[in-house]
Amino acid sequence: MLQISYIRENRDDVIRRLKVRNFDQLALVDEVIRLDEELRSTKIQSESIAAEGNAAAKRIGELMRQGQREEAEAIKARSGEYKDQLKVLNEQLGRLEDEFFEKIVQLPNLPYKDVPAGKTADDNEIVLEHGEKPTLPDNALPHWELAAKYDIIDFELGVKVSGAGFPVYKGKGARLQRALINFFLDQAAENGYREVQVPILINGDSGFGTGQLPDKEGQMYYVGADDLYLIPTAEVPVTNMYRGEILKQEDFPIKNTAYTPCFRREAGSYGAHVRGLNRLHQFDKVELVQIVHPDKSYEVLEEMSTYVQSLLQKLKLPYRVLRLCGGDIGFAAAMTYDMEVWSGAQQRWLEVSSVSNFETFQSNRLKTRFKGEDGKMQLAHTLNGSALALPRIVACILEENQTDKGIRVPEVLVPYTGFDWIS
RNA sequence: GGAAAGUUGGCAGAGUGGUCGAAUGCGGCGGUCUUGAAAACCGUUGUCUGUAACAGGACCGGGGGUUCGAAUCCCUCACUUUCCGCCA
Repeated sequence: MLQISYIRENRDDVIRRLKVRNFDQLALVDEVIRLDEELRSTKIQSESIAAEGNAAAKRIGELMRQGQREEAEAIKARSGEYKDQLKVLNEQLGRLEDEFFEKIVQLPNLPYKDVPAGKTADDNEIVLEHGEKPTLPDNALPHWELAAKYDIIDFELGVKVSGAGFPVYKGKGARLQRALINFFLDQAAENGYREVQVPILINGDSGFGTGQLPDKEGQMYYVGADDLYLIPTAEVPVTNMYRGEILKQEDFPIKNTAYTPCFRREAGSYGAHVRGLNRLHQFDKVELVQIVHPDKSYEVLEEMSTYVQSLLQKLKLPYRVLRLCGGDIGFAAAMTYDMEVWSGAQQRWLEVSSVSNFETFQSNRLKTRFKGEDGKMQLAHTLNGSALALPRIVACILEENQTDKGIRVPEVLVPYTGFDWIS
């Protein structure tokens, strides 16, 4: 959520930057500003009446104590008016607040200055490409066929148990998953992240705090009986640990990492590109979350990007880094890097990580603050990134490392898998 | 699932209708003392909103009600804890 004080004082900048993300809704911004003004003037009215009412009540108390009942009764008789007036005003105020809130949550975050303009994923800026795309033999198989060939991932079995998009990993497939999770967690720990295990069902307040609610409600699985949501990413529970917290500057940077399964309904995203592991309803991911001083957040974003790349390098996967354009960037993010890994058999790039700086967009909802140098409360900056999402990594590992003899396990994983070939 | 008790400031914990934004303790910050530190002592210490600055307003789990006036009374919801049952 954007800060109203900023919108109020920087209307033109807000409009200009929203345009960078193709959010060309001048009317909405002006509506927010108008509602804010109306809200505040109504509030002033309401408060001045409340002040009179409070003073009268106080006076009655004093008179009663002095035993001057008659005078007290006289004031009491008049006090009823305040109540009636206040009731009317406060009802109006409540409506205005609802309306204001409903509008302001529709505004996405303002893109950072480095975010390129653009409409679609095609306009994303390629920051760098790393590694050679291997030339696979003509008979190279896509990962879903390799999965079947070596009997390590069973999509049909998952359909029986749950439905499409819930694969069953078997034998070395399951072991490979576990190896990757442990590898990612160990790497994160080495880089100063504290490992946490968090709930994978979250309440509505948490969903709101990180920006999934109210707008992306349909993306999450909802457990109605208990009014909880299955997490679409560990970002939600991990970041929400700091909801309402007042932090100390010395605490920064706060670095947490968590492995969790992630659940996404992916309603309406069926098509040619969702085969195999490309898009699932349930998948595993190791997530990084940092809460930092506002002055440091872009430095930290670069650091996180570099760290994620180091994982891909260790796995020897060819990848590229994109700086998402305004049109492709997420609702809550100010700037995002996507890391994509080359799928040799599918001849396409697969997104395996997304690293974002949310600046104060989340912390304003979360009320995650700290006392600054000047002693004033400030909103912290939040960042997060996948490090990494497993399925597409598995897909690329299988595809890139296929040989006649089987699939060679990347060297760094061998200590974790306990085997170096899947055959 | 059944029963009971709770939810107050960073924490602990008083407060049952008016002077309570809230005692007290701990913690934090500043100071005295000290070569330095600890202890002791003194002072200070919530958030949001609002103003040029004062003033003013809101907040004692959420929402609603009673009242001139609510942390305090009533209703309702949520959550927490304990006991019983069940159970990885």
